Amino acid sequence: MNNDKDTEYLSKLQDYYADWKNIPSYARLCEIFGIASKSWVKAILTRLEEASFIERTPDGAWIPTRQFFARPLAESTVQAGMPASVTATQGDFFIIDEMLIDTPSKTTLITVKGDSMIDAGIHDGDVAVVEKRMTANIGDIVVAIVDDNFTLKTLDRENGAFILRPANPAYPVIRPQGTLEIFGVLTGLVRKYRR
Amino acid sequence: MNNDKDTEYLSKLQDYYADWKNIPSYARLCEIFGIASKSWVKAILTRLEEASFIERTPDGAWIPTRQFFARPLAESTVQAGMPASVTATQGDFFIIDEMLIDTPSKTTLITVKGDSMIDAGIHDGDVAVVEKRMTANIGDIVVAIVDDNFTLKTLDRENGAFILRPANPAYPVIRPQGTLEIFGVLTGLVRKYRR
DNA sequence: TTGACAACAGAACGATCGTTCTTTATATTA
DNA sequence: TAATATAAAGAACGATCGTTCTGTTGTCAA
Repeated sequence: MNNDKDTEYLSKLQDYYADWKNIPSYARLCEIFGIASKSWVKAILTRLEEASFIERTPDGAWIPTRQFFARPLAESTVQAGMPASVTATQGDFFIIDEMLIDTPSKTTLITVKGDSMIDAGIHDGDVAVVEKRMTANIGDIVVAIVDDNFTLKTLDRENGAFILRPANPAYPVIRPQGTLEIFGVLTGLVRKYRR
Repeated sequence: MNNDKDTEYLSKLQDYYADWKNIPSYARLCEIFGIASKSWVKAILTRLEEASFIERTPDGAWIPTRQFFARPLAESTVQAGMPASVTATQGDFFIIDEMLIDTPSKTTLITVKGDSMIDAGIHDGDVAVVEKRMTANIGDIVVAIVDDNFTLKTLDRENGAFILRPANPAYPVIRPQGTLEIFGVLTGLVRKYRR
């Protein structure tokens, strides 16, 4: 997309999307773009697709790509040597949620209690993003159910048996008798600093 | 929406939406829900609308609401005899972005490089949620600009002058000559575990 | 001045969409 | 056992959708 007009059309589409979280029909886009022909709208969207601002679902529906939400460089007041950063603005989605949550229906947030995983950088009060499932791999940090409590530990193996290893020398390794009940696997961590 | 089935349909819709950012046609939703009749799909969506999980654009297209994206937040201590369905029971619903970001226009996400703050539980590769401003309080973790580089350190004072204290004994305290340029204050931290 | 191309407009069409209405199967309650 | 709700299935239909193809208009270079 090398074109001024297309940039303008993209802006209009972005504005509409910010309001409605949805790319409407060609007929509606005619109004939005101030154009009278659907075929030309299609040509525009095809160009935006080639420029990777939008794409299609297998059903043919238009959806935005990551680029669709990216801000132009001019807007970020940054000096030289700025590391890769993103501005969290309204128009975009819930980008952190999107980053941490792959399967919403299986994902739960659990507040961490205690400091048994402190050496893994997991503090008291942190919020763990947990994907619910019953199996995990050695080395995963898992939420297990021990004595009717949730506990967050690293899953390990010792003499053929599963054990739960804390990341704090002050806590003991947990060696469950019988089966180990796994609630889910840690896929993300969130911490809020008081202000 | 007081209904188990509808909760299941909502989950499937949320998972589809997480993949495609789009609510598809009734015909497609038949497949997703495992249902054969469009009219029943409409009935389901209408109930989800009454429960404020989705709504309609003026054109009649279905779009998600804020509630659609909220995740359950559970406390770590849970009662006895929990089945795997657990968390739906009690507790609030949260959107991670809203939890961490108060002022979107002033908030930036920066990926952390290095381990100079490891004792504060901030690891290499973590994403820092930074609120841009030029002033901070003693004890805040700040993003400062030192020698044209961004650095994340704790702001402290020594003999009346500001210093930047790492949370790792292997790194030196930074004592800026002249003014200290502060880019922003750390308000949140996000970590993603690879799967 | 002509020819080529870009930027649209407009019509035509079959496919698909959402809606409504009717029917059926199962579960629950009286 | 009968009545009623719930959870769907299915057909029928007009509206709308995306697509394709053909025109039209303006611009600019040769």
